Amino acid sequence: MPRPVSIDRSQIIEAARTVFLRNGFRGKTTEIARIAGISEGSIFKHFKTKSNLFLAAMASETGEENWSAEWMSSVGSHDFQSSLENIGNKILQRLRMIVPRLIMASSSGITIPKQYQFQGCPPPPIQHIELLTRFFQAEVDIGRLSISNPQVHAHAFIGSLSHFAWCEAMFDYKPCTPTSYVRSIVTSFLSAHSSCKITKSQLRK
Amino acid sequence: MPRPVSIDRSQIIEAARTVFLRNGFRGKTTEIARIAGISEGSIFKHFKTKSNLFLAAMASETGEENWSAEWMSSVGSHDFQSSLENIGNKILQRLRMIVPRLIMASSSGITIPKQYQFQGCPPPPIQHIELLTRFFQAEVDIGRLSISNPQVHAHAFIGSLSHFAWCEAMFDYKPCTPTSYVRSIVTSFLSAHSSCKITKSQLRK
Amino acid sequence: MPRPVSIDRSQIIEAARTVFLRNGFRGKTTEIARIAGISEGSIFKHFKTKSNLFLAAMASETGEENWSAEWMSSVGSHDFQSSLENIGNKILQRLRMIVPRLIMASSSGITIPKQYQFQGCPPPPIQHIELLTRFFQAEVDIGRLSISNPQVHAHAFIGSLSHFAWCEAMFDYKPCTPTSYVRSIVTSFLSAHSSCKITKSQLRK
Amino acid sequence: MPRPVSIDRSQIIEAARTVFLRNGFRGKTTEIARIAGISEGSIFKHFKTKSNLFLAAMASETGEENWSAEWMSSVGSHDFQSSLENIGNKILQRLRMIVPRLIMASSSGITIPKQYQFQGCPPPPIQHIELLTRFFQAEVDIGRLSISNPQVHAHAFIGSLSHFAWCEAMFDYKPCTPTSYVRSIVTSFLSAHSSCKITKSQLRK
DNA sequence: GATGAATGAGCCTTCATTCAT
DNA sequence: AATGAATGAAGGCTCATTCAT
Repeated sequence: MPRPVSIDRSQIIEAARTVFLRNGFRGKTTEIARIAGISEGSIFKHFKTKSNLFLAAMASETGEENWSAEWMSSVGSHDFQSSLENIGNKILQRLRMIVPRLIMASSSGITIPKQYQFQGCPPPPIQHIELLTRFFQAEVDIGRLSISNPQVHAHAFIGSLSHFAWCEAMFDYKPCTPTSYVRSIVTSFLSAHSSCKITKSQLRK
Repeated sequence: MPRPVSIDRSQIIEAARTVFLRNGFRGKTTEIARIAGISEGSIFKHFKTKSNLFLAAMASETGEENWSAEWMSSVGSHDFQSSLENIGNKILQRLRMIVPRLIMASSSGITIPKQYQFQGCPPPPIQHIELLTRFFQAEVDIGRLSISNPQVHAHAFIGSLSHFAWCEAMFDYKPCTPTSYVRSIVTSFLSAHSSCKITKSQLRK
Repeated sequence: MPRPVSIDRSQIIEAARTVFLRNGFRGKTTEIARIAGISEGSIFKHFKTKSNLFLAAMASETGEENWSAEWMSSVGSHDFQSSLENIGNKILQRLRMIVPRLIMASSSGITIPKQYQFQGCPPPPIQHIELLTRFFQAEVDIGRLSISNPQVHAHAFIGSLSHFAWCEAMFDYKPCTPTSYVRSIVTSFLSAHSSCKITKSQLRK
Repeated sequence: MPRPVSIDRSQIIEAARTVFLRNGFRGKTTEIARIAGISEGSIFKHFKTKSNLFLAAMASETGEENWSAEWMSSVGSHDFQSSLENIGNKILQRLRMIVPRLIMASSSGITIPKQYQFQGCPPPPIQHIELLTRFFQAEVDIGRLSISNPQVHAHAFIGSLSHFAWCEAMFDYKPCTPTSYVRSIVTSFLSAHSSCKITKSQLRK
């Protein structure tokens, strides 16, 4: 009857995240162990190698699974502006968490094995673009949006959001609050591409 | 009379860039030397430490000095669309070069000494935002653009461009060519905010 | 519960001493490790740098603490010759151990931090001179010794001893056994400076 | 007709001495070159290796050749005290120059090739001992000195002198001027071993 | 001959990983 | 299971030595 497990992975991952986001892949396992309050050896009981730990720490539990259904169900909804704002806020919130990790992962110099590479899916930002493209297309199809190339505009839209997260992470630079940022770009976007009168009138507010 | 100089810094920097952009700060000096076709010791004759080399390799010769004047002189120009496209292309071209380096530098885990931190200026992307904000403001002032918060829209505009460079660097993902990408977002932007008839008519083309 | 400690500093220091006394500061840590029968990394777990190890290996646990009291208590003792011989033997024994280390330390080229520099005391040979000076002075005071400048004669006396250790260490040169060497110089010294009849008569033996 | 030699060995050796006596064998050839005011390459034109330069710099042009004759000719001279003082001063003067070099050489960690090892002679201090032993023996033979073991007393005598040089070199410690130091030990020595009335009477002064 | 740029072998030191309890 | 002592491979950096002029 062996001693019961008293260390759980999440506390290691949490500590690893702290260290890796601060020092990059060069962060030391000793420090991770110290912050996690466990011994160095224990880390390697849970993660065979430092790379594994790094990947686990930088990976993000995918939370976009049901976004697709949710967004598509809002296609054609009464209030276009707020449904798109809602989407934008969701994405931005997520990007602010993910972007720093992606930056670290991409620059760690470790070769990311296939199984870790977003589990066969495209990486979150690309996934977001694809989801949004489908949403845009749907709105185009019902005649509420007029854009020739939904994918490009989705890319640009996500880009604005991603850049917010990026500048925040890298330069600690924020032009305004996340929410008002999202409102601005949604307003701008709809103003350019929405054929919906309601939106136009909303703009006057 | 002594053996003439046969190594110049740029060939070292070039090799360092190759290695660092591939492997991050973990890239080995031996490999840099091999790629540069020189001995390892020579690297350290030119750069006291690996960190110094890294910073030199990731630093970007600023090329934005005279953008300000150029852009401001185009304020109110006949063809709004193309002048903004021109600006967008300039920025994107630059970002595609800079973004990978910024990512590497920010995540290297080395403490960047003040003198290297963009020589007291804000980092390029932020600088771009500021320049563009002024351009937007000028166009607002002459009544060709109608936006409430130029800074936020500049951020979003640069964001779209930056994201293009970012996805290209990190995921090798491109929705289209850089030029047509710029055209799309400029068109979209003007369509939303330009009060200029000419632009509208151009859109029909 | 963790792997028990199996390396102790003294075995490292011993090995370091062997190597450093043979090769000076240039002695390699790899060799020290090999001789100590441990891994090179372990050395640096115990001594942050090679310099630290060197200083620890060349430093000598001071053993002169209570010499002062001991010697002073023998002032005026019945047998002057043997009490001075006793002192001489003690010093010589110690010098034979210390001199080689002092030589190495002084010529290592490393800057010896204050805390290592004999802990604020003068270095052993100087300390010996001072102790002996006081002893001589005391014997002068009770009228058994007639010397004008005790410090100079202490210096010369220690010098004879130190030279024995020095020639032994550097040239492997010994004129006789340490004990008979001490006897000779003590006899000579007393013969010159002792006003005690008993000593004179001892000389005839 | 090649360009005439414009660098002479002595300026290199002088610079090397400065550096080696300060930093030990670790002293850098670059610094020696700088101090000598020549290029690094030139050093190696004159001395095949650093070790060779070191040995040349630490070697001492032997100057004892004719000491033997000189001393022996003073055997039995009118003023024993001053003739021995003269000898002592000569030796001390020489030791003060030699001892630091011997220390450095012995601790450099380089294996000194036979040809450099004092050209087959014993090292200077030992040589001094031998010379002095013969002098003492001669004085014993003519009945002016009464010592049982001249070699041991020569050793002790040289030891006192050597220690003066040693403490000066290593600790910058001097009990008095070299001259008065010599006088003291000579006086002490003669007082112990001289059977010459004149000397005794000199003591009273 | 003199120069100093270029070299590269070698060493100290770090730190991920293993191991004995 | 958990610990942290021990390991050793690997890398940054130095500096004696060579080389092209």
